[in-house]
Amino acid sequence: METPRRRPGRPSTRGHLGSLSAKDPIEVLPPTALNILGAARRILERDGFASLSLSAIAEEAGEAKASIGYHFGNKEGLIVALLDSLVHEANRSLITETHRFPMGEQRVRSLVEGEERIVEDIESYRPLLEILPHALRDESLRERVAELYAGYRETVLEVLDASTGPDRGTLEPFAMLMIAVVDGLSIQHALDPEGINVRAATALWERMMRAYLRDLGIIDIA
Amino acid sequence: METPRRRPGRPSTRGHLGSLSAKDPIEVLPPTALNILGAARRILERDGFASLSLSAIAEEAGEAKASIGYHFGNKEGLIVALLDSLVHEANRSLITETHRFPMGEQRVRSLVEGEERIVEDIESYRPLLEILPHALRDESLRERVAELYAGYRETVLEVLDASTGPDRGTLEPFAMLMIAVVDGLSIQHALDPEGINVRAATALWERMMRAYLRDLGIIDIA
DNA sequence: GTCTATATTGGGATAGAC
DNA sequence: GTCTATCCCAATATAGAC
Repeated sequence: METPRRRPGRPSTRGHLGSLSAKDPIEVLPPTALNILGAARRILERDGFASLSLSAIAEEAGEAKASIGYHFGNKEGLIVALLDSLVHEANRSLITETHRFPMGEQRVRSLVEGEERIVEDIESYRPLLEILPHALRDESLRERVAELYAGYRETVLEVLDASTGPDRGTLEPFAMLMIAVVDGLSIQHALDPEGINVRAATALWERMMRAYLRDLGIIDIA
Repeated sequence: METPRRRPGRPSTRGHLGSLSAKDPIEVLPPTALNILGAARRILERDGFASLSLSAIAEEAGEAKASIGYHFGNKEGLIVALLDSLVHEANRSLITETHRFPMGEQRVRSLVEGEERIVEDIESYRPLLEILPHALRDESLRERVAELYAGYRETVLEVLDASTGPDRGTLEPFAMLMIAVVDGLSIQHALDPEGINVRAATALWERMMRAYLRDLGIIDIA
């Protein structure tokens, strides 16, 4: 526990991935490590964090258990790499999605649509929710997830064209709310997929959100 | 695993705890069981779900490990009882808090204040967050947490005096948002307690919320 | 009802052959 | 780099004395 082997190791080459982080620290791994990481990810999605044992990962990957230790040092090393890959992909997908349209109404629209999609697709939210309690107890993991959320908020600001400029200060709390609504509604939807109408809630949020942005003069009066 | 002992057992005497559930299914337990449950709860808050082992609980409670099996059948039985106690207390505290004031502006105010307090007090949110992923994978636990959230939304509706009446349908999505904002902001606050200004976000939410309720004529124009 | 003691399983880590 | 085999430990469950 004190001195993990850490032969190839993960030198933790993350930058502040605010908008477009250049190098993804995942794809440069050797094939076996990638295979193991993919297997771990599938198990996390399918069976949860508690089922993420080295034996289960090795079986899912079709690799030897000892190979995990070789490539990632120990289990914590594997989890860090797994979280990094989740974080990287989550941020990248949000950015590419919202940047498909030019600045303005269309981007706002795609932001809301992305929000609705995430809330209704429980599976996309599950891996992060699984790892969240564990991440809150580990300083290094917590920072990584915190950076992910900072990236989310940054993307919201970019969509609103407030990444730089005087509106940034007033819109930062708005970005926090925007993300909070996604998380909170995802939880309620996951708890009771049939019983509650999340669509009505996201529609109401869009209405409240547009009223606020209109007051500020951020978006045109539709 | 197939046939747990389940001698005293938990006959699962829950009702739909919408507003005021009459009997709390916790206090009727024998002293040793209560002691074990309290110890389990402390461990969950302090060390997380992963540390919730029978050995740790027995030590924390000063009881024998085997007594847990006797009173709760097996670990799942203990977790169900623990979750029930958490659910019961969470709902009761929200209700008593919001009902300290007469209907109207003061209750809305106490609702918002309660919201702020929960978001800023990470510890109060942690037990539920710890158990949530596990609950989503277990039908019986999931239903219990879903009932808790339904109770939360019901209380919001009561505060707005819309529990019965024509406004209920339109305000149900609002109640969902109200709860979602608490959960979502709690997560962001827990991830980065120093770096982000949750107070500004809750203040913005109050502003947006009041504007919406004013539009509907639910609250007076302040 | 509560205890001690133990059976049994599964987890993480690693030595050492190839 | 990858494998097999093994070590050590912690966890749950339960038998049986009191």
